[in-house]
Amino acid sequence: MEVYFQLINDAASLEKACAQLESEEYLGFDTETTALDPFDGYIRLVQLSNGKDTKVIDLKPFMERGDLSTLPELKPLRDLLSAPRPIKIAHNAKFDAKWTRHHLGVDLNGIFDTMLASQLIAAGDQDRRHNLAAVSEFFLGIEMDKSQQVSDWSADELSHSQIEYAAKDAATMVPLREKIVERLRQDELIQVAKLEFDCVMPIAAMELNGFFLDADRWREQLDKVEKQQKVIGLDLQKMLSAGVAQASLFGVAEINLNSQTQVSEALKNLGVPMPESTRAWQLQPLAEQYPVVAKLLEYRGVAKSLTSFGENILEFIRPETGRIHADFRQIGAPTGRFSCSKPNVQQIPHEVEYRRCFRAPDGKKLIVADYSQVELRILADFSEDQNFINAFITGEDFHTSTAARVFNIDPKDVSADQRSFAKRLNFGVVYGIGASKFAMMTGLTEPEAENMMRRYFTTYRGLDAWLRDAARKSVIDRTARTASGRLVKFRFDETDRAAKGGAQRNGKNFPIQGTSADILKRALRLLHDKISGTSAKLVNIIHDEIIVEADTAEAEQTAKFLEDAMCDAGKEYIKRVPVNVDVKISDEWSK
DNA sequence: GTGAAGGGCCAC
DNA sequence: AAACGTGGCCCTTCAC
Repeated sequence: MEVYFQLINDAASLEKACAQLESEEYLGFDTETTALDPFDGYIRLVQLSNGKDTKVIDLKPFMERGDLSTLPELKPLRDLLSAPRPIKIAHNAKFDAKWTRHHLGVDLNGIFDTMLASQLIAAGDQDRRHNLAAVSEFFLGIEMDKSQQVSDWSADELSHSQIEYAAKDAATMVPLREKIVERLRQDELIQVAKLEFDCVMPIAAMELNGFFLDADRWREQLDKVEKQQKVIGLDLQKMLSAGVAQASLFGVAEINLNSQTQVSEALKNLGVPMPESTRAWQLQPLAEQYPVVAKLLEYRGVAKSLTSFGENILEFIRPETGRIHADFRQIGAPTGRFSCSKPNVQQIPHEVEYRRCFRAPDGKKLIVADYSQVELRILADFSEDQNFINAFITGEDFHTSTAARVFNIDPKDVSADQRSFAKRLNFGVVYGIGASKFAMMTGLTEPEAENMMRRYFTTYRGLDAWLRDAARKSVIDRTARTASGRLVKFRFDETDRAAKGGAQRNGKNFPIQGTSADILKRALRLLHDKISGTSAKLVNIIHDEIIVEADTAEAEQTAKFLEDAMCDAGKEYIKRVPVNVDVKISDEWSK
């Protein structure tokens, strides 16, 4: 593909180029940077293209004149990028949005993200790749040469081939969008695509903001756990080698306590009737009779804390900010849920000792808000089950209310045990639980479990009907959708009963979990707009929870913004059931 | 040495 | 045989 491009490196031609481009409806947009993280480098090139004509803007000469976020000569570019029109088409726009915000000081607005669109169209097909080369190949049949992607963008003089490569990427965006939009329309994904695109900027901002972790507190906590581990590990070692020693020629056997194989072997030698796996829930029943098993479980607990949540996480604190800047994948799961890594701040243990290490810096507060039982409310809304809906409308404790109906007693007579059964049932149905699993979980016999589930579904007939229909659709149409229209396609062999069962459970779970993700994403956009220009910063999200940091003086106001954003987003998708958000202003991340 | 696979376990 | 959904991280084991 031949590309016409123009290299721009002075103020006059930049102004002219921007004036020319601002009347376009769509612009391909890309940046070339000297590093992967905005804290580690600078933007060398900004490319903007209408498909025929591509401007490659070299920022190096501008950098020598001052701060790019205030430099008057760059105002036309900043205005173009922050304006809602033209639409900027980018592949993985979060990347460019972070650099733009950090170095040019403006939000990127009017985003069309070809990577997110490609993920939506793939509808859960995990085999599909979504890098630019793969997406261009899939939608345009064009093979892209990405060999220059990692070239040296800090050189004084960029080579012709470097500039041409940069121009090509931006130019490709325009025809790529056209093909993708066609597919989005066909698959009725326009609404969810807009939802996703609008969420890019809030996430870019969140990653730049980072989440403050009090390193000293964290180390104190680790010290405690390390001491525990030493004692427990020594005890466990002794208890286990008692069995091995008899079988060992040397009398002393060092067992790797982290090896399932070695630990299993040792336990067998001690005469413990070993289940198929050494998973906690399988070992739990043996713990009472065999102290060594109890000790193993205790050891596993502390070991997990130290490896997954130990010293490693401190290495993610950036010296520039003193904060953790994790990597969020916006469509981390087919359901639309986020995933998070480096580090995964969505899986910090719930215990106060861990959570309290994530705190507001001095002079600030954390505002922590989560949806109350949002998945069950979504299920109630979808199923239109009046009993289910009423339980939420009356505002009484939901699990108690379920227990009262299932056991046919007065709510005030519900025992703790009965409430616990109801709770596990309420959560189980969201995942498409079966009677055998429910029996195993609760310790009921299978007929008892079946009986209880029958009573549950007799109480909530509409719910039963909806779940059956969802399972039916998943094997007839082989698709499912969320409230925003997010799509998943199920691929399975008709003869593969396990896969078919999997699709049926997914057919029930996907719309619920996925709609919850839709709501959160909508809330993030509403929040981003409300808090813009205030001290409030989005710092973490955990599926149904949003954490914002703000100046103490603005905490109350921020709490209101956050609650409103979350409730309003919920009401857009849930019509028949009230949406409830718990908000807390706090010095620490603990509920 | 590196990487994949499997087991295990943390979050919602 | 599998048996309730979505992820990421750490460990061991094993193949190259």
